[in-house]
Amino acid sequence: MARDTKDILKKNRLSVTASREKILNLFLDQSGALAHGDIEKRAGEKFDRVTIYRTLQVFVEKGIIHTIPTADNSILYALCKDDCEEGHHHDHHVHFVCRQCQNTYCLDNVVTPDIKLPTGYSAKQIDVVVEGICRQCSI
Amino acid sequence: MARDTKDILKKNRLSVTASREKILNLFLDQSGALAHGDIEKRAGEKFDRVTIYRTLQVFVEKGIIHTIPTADNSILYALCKDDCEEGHHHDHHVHFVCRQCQNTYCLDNVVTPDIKLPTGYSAKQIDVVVEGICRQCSI
DNA sequence: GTAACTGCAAAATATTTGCATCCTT
DNA sequence: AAGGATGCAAATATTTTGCAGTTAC
Repeated sequence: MARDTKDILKKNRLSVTASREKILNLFLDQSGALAHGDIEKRAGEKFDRVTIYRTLQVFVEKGIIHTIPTADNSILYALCKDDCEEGHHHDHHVHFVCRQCQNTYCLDNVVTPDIKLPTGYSAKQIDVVVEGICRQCSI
Repeated sequence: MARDTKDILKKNRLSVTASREKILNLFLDQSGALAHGDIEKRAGEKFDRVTIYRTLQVFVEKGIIHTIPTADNSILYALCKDDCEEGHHHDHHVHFVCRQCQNTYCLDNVVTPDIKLPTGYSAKQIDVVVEGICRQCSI
């Protein structure tokens, strides 16, 4: 159970630094996805923009977080599940973008279906992004 | 059958101009997806970068083309099917990104499966992006 | 102490906007 | 002729890179 920031960082052979812990915490706190901009805002003017870029990049490389493709092409990042290893990202869950509140959720319990591809095509990764109205907003 | 650039443009109440015809032709010629950069290259130094931005924007608004979300977050555009109307884009097919040749294909015959969402969530649109090796590259 | 990380400055890219001119209808 | 489209210039925004100073191990 590496639910602690320090553990997660050590596990991935990364130095434990204040910035990394804070950014990682943002992800742990609320399991939704975050855009680069969100991190800047919520961190409270603390880091350099560059640090955020580099930190996110390292996290993605190590498989701690992954990027979510969105139709409007903002870059979103979200925590990976434990079965993601370095270089072998497996993203089996569905991402949900709410048109109302604009939040993005990882629906961990919704598994991506098998897609039947034409002969000759082989799939390494499947991303499913659903757009609609989330539970909060439909009340 | 509005397979002709002029028809498509007229149908959407757009002026028929050289730039629009050329850009539209790029999409018609090869039914793959194009990034902004691709268009600049293939157009042969013809247009202003700004014209491409504005043209693509108009095309998306009119529902002539749609954007494809990709994991590496480059912006891709592809032709819409006929059942897309202004403001009501329905994208029922799967997008395939080849890791080898980097091309993106619309697999029109592969239909996006129904996704069972948790209670409270309602889906308006589903995007499926498959990454892997395409037929050409796996030979 | 050494290697790695951060922050600042600056460069390289990418995107948006304003406006005068030209083209489509 | 009128309205829209284009191209140029310039303003913004975004991302990358280099390097010196700082921090983690």
